[in-house]
Amino acid sequence: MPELPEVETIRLELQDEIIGKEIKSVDVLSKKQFFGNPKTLTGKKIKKVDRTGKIINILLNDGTFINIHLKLTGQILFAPDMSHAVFKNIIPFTATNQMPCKTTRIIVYFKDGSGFFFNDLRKFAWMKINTHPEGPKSIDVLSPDFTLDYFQKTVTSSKRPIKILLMDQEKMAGIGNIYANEALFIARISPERRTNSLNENEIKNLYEAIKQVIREGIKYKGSSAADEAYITPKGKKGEMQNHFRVYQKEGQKCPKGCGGIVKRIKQGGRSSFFCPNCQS
DNA sequence: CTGCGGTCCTGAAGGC
DNA sequence: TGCCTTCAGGACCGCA
Repeated sequence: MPELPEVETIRLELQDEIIGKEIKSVDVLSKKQFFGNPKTLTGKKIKKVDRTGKIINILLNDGTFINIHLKLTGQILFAPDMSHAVFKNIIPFTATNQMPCKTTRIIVYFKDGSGFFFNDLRKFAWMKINTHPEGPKSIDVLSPDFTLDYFQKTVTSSKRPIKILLMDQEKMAGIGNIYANEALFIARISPERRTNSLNENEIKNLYEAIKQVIREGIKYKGSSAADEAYITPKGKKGEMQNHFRVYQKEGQKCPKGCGGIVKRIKQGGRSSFFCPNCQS
């Protein structure tokens, strides 16, 4: 699922390809996933590609925006030539490498013959024409405003299990299931710990661990695990899945060599992976 | 404020 | 083989 590192990778690649381009037309194949009238986009130019949390905000030359949330299985695939769009990598949840494919929901064409496909198996992802950027009101964990002080205040003002808090986009933006699990493992904190039980040192370690895994995720261009749809706009898989410590490692030995076995539990309906031996 | 369960959606995987 | 159930999960909503 795209979390901050995946969405940031998508943003960077998309920005390289589409800045300055003029929209020729937009085809909406799945109406429930598109908000606004796609016809009004014709003739507008791409000025900027920004991101807040997991939401991409594309600024147009008239000051309006296209907001995109990829949710669980959304993909954006850029094609220099839309009439012969083929992506070489195996793309999860698609029957073919030819675009459009059966999960293609929206197609954006540029005047120069290029464009991008918005694919999404589960139809949770959306695109929206808007007068303003969209995104959680909290602080993006990549922002300089995401300080240790902010993190400490957020953590100590809650009693929820720490993992639930990390994934709460209204408290801090960008962390999803993968990076929450990985950060807690690095900091040696159990996902079940109540936030107000963490001491100053643990909070600091966790803060550093979050920054570390997010940077790592971006460095490896996101994670494309076996059952994930994530792929970059240029059709490449991420590499972060090769560096997972505990995520999807149930039953395996703790990578710290402590002798523990990675355990899987359910929290808030989602899987948590951790080493019960060295995370407490 | 917090938590819980249902909802959206589709395809893969497991059980019998 | 084949049908049926379960699972996957980000965000949101209604309700306790």
